[in-house]
Order: sequence, then C-alpha cells, then structure tokens
Amino acid sequence: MFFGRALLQDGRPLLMLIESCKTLRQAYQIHAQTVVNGLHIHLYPLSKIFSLFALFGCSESLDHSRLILSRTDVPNVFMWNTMIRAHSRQELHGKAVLLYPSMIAQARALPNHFTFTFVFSSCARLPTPVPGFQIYGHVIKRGLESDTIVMNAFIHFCCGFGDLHSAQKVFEESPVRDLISFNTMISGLAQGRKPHAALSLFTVMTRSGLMPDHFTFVALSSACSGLNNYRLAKQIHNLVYMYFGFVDCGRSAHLVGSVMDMYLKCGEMEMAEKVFNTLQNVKSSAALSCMVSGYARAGKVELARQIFDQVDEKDTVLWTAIISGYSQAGQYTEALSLYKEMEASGIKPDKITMVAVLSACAGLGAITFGQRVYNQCLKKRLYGQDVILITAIVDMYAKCGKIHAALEIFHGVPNYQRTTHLFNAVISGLAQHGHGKIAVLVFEEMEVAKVSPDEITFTGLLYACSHSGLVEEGRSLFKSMSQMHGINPQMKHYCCMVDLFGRNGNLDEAYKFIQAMPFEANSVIWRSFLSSCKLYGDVEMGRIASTKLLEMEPDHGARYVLLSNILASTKHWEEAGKVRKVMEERGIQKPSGWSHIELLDGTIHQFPASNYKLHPQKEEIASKLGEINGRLRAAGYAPSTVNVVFDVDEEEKEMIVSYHSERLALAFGLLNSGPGEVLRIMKNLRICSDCHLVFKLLSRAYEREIIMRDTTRFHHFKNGLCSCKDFW
DNA sequence: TTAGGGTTAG
Repeated sequence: MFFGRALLQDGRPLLMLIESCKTLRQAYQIHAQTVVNGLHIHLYPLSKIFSLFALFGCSESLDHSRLILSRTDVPNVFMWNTMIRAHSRQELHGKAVLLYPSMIAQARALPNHFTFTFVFSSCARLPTPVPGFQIYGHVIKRGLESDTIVMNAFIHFCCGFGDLHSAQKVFEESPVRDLISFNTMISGLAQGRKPHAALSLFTVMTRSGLMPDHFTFVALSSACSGLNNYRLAKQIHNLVYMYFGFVDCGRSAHLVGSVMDMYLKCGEMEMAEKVFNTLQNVKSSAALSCMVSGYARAGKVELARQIFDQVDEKDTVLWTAIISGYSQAGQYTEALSLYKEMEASGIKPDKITMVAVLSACAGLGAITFGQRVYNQCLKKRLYGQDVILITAIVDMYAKCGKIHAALEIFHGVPNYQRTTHLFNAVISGLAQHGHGKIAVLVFEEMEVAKVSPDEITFTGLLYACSHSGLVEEGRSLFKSMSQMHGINPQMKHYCCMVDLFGRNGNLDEAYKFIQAMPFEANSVIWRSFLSSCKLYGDVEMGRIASTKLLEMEPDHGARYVLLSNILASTKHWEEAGKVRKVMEERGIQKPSGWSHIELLDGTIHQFPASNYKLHPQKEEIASKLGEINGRLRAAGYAPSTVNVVFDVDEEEKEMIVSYHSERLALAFGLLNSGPGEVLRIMKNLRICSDCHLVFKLLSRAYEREIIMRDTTRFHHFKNGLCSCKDFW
C-alpha cells in the first residue's frame, strides 16, 4: 500500500486532510478516523498524524504527540526530529535537548543532519553550552563534521555563547562553506563585537566569488553599528546600492531597518531620519523601535515619545524602547507609569521590558514596585535564564536599600552565570551601603571565579574603600589595577583616591596625589578635595581648591555653595557673603533639593526643600514638624547651623535647617505610617550633617528605622545610630 | 541564517 495516497473510509485522502487541518478538534477527529481505519499501525500515516499534533503549537497538542510517541514501538527518525523541533518551537529547549539521549537510547533510527540542526538550535538557547559541545562529539562520531548544514548550526550555536574561537575553528576547517556559513559567521562576529573581523570576512567572502545577500548586509551593518564611524556606515550603505540597487523598502524592510539602525548607533541622526523617511508607509515595527531608542539615546526623549504615540499597534519591543528611553533619561516616574499603561493595554512584557522597568525602580528607589516586578518575573518564569535580568534585580534591591536581598540573590547565581556586570552591581551596591570589607571579599571571589574586573569594578571598589575608611586596601587595589589587571587608572579612579585620602583626614597626601597625577585634575576631583577640606575645617587648603574650581567652572552653582559653606562654617561671614554676591551677579542658582518617601502601599510622595505649603496635608505636616522640634529639644539637641550659608540670626538659621526636604518627607512619613514601620527616604543631594544628627535622634525618639539614600550612599538610622558611622 | 528594545559606574 502506498500510504501517501491513503484514503479514509469515506474516500477522503488523509494527507490532504492533514494539510488543511485548522483546529485541534479537527486534528483529534482525523486521528480517531485513522484509528478506525487501522491506518495508525503503519508508520508513515502515523508519523504524519504525529507531526500534525507536535507542530500544532500549543501545550495540549504537544502532550498528545508525546502520547503517540510513547505508544509507538519503533519511532522513526522523522518522528524524533519532529518532536525535537516541536519542543524547540515552544521554547522548551531543555526538553528538546533531552530528547536526543532518549532517541539514542531507544531508537534504532540513527540521527541525521536534521536531528543535529534542531538540537543545536535548542542548545544555543540553554543557559550552559555544555550539552551542545557534548552533542558535537556525537556529530564527529557519526562522521557528520563535514556536513555543511550541521556545521552551520554548530557555528551558530558557538556564536550564541560568544565562543568565537570554536566557531572560527570549525568555520575554517569546514571543507565546504556556503553563503549561510559566511552569513552566520559574520553575524556571530557582529554579536561578539568584532566588527573588523566581520568586515574582513566579508572581503574574503566576496573574493571567493560568493554573492552576498540581504542577510549578509544585515549582519554587516549590525557589526559596524558600534564603531561610530560615519564614513564606514556610508560605504556599507553604498555597497547595498551597488548590489541591490534601490532596495524595495517593502520587501527589504529588514535590510533598510538595519542600515537605519547603523546610522542611529553612529549618532548620524540626519541620515537615519532620511532612511526612515524612505520607508514611508511600510515602517516596520522594528524600524519604529529603532527610531524610538535612537532618539532616546540621543537625549531626545520627546521626539521618541512623538513617534511612539503615533503608532497604533504597539508591540512589546516598542513599549520596552520607550520605557527604557525614559529610564535612561532619568525620568523614572514616567517610565513606571508607561509600564502600567502597557500592562493595562494587554501587551505582555518580556525579560527585556522587565530589565528596563527594574532599572527605573532602582533609579527611583521604589522598592514596592520593584518587588512586584521581581515577583512577576518569577511567576512568568523569566527569572534565571537571563544574566542581565538577574543583574537588574540585584541592582534594584541594592539601590532600594535592601542590600541583603541583593546578596541573597547573588549568592544563588551559579558560577557560569556570574559576569563582570553582575559582580560590579554587587560591589557597587555594597559600596553604597558602606560595606567596604564585604565588597573587597566579593572582589576576591571574583578573582577566584576568574571573572575579569574592569574599570567599573575598580570604581566600585575604591569608592567602597573610601566610604569605609579602608585606606591601605584602597591604596593596594589602586596599585594592582595597572600592575596585575592591565587597567590604566582613569580620572574617576584618581577621584576615588583623592576622596579616600581626604575623607580620612590625609589632606596633605590627597593634595600631593593630585599634583602627582599624570593628567590635569578635573573639577570633580577638586570638589571632592574641597568637601574633605570642609569636613576637616581646613580653610587654607579649601581656598586653593575653591579657586581652582571657580576657574574651571564659573557657572556651577554647587561650587559657590560649597565655598560659601566652608567660609560660613568657620565664621568667615564677610567672605561668604562676597561669594554669594558673585553668585547673584552671575545669575547662578543653588541646585534645589528634593526628597521623596515611599509608603508601604508603594505610593511615592515628593517634597521640595522648604515647601510643603501646597501639600494637602500641610497643616498636619506643620504640626508634626513642631512636635519633632519639641522631641529634639527634649533630647538635648541644638541645631547645627554650619550648613546654613549666611550670617542670619540663630533662630532663622534653625528654621531654614528644619525645612530641609528630608525633614518634610520624614514628618510626612511619620504621619502616614504605622508604629514600627520602616521609613524609606531618597534625596537628590547629599544629606547635611545637621539632618544626619536629627535623623539619628529621631530614630530613637520614635523607635523607627529610617533608610535614607542620598547622592553618595545609604544611611540606615536605627536606635540613635547610623550605619555610616558618621562617615560619608 | 534575518533586523528592533536591556544590566553595572560616571
């Protein structure tokens, strides 16, 4: 019997029925009829029915196909391959790969090149490359290492894990290299950020007589997008014209989109806009997302928003692009409210969306929202597969004041997933929380795990040392940078060192260090030094730093404030007044301070300094501030007014201090929370020493834990003490 | 074999 022409009892051809099958119900009916007709005992119709279920695309149909497979005595290679492909399509890559050993163990059917192609495609999406390499052993055993299709799949797998070395070795040893081999390799080099290697491979390809196709140029433009080289971008664009003429934007949307993205990533907005406009009515979702993120990267969030708003059917990527755009621009509240809109519109976020949202939560310090997003990640099973997502979660916890939660997650991450970024997030988090010694221990762990540190690792480490008073550790880490790790210290590292010496009172050493630097110190260094001079009341050194600063940045408000503070704190009122006058004459304003507090329900309330008069609870806040002042006096507190710049009378100075934005947020927090609840406050400037003292006293007077994040670090106030040990 | 959105520090 020729089963390809098998007919059911009513005369209908089985294959045609299978091909036209649209619903799962129809599929079950066809299967039932096959059984009635006795066709199911023959392998050919059975495997056709089987693939109908396997590739139908839902979990129920896949379950049914598993059932058929388990009841088949000797499944053939076609059935195994279909099963592997079906699991892969439903993103069940682990299960897809595990089918391979089952196949080898049970079947008499030998794996063919389709088997390996499907298996490698799933292996590329596993969290570890180990199974892929084990299966490559079988490829060699089966003598398929010269099969171009299998080799292409393996090269793709290697590139997915960033193992360009293995990919290139196989590529070069391959006896036959086709267009797909070259495209895969060029694309792999692009992803692995080897643009020059990708370019030279392109030359090899054209010299060998192969004609590039659209895929080649998509890969090539992606490779060159990171080079920031306008001329090269233009050359590639010209090559596209040379090979394909004026490309049909409808059919070549991929290619046009990639060329546009290359211009965007080179910062060539005008050319990108030109290409974008050629797309006219066929603007693909990808092109729109590119433009949105391109504008956002260029700091033009409003333009990005305009494009976003004009799109009727927004997909996950477009939503993510705009959310991430706002987050990167520091407009975290807007980012979070867009995420809420996205949820309401029914578009499902994916792991990349979550990364963008978590980064906004981290920026804002919004722990309730952040925790909700984390729970969503767990529920949607997004967590665990992706290192960047893990890094974003760790960073969110650290920046929202829960460093222990951050550490707990970090400790659960297996070694093969620990990247430089992840270590950096943990080390910087620990630094912000003042856990310098633990940061150094984590760094030692990093060295043992052979994860290479970069300049960001050292920024975090040196920062941690300077904020924990670890002068010797800092000194030796700084030395090890160039001597052991081949990283040349940059301005920011020198800045940390000046901070390290200055904060610990070694002002002379800090000054000598600045003078011995291999390049001219920038304003950040002088500001750090000036802060230390203020901390230790060294007017002479402070004057040197101030003079330098005013020369360098005559329009920067904070410098004037710091200088007049230092003069005021040492009662040089007259000079402080002069500075203020210069500031007024030049029309410079002090940066305005604000604080916000998050309540348990996740709502965030923001307070600008000295201003709560517009707040709906203004009367309660005023009376709470009065009560606070009373409690403070009872605790023997006298306001320190060294931070108040001007020589006004003492009472007025006290008033100005008592209206610092963090105090307003605290008063509001006490009013709107239950006893024993932790108060979480974020401030956009550094906390002043007076507020710091007040927060310590109030943590005892009200028996409250207060967690406060300022621009430089976290302060945990509890029982009259602060975690920074008054060192910040 | 195809493009687009993502993490740390400053």
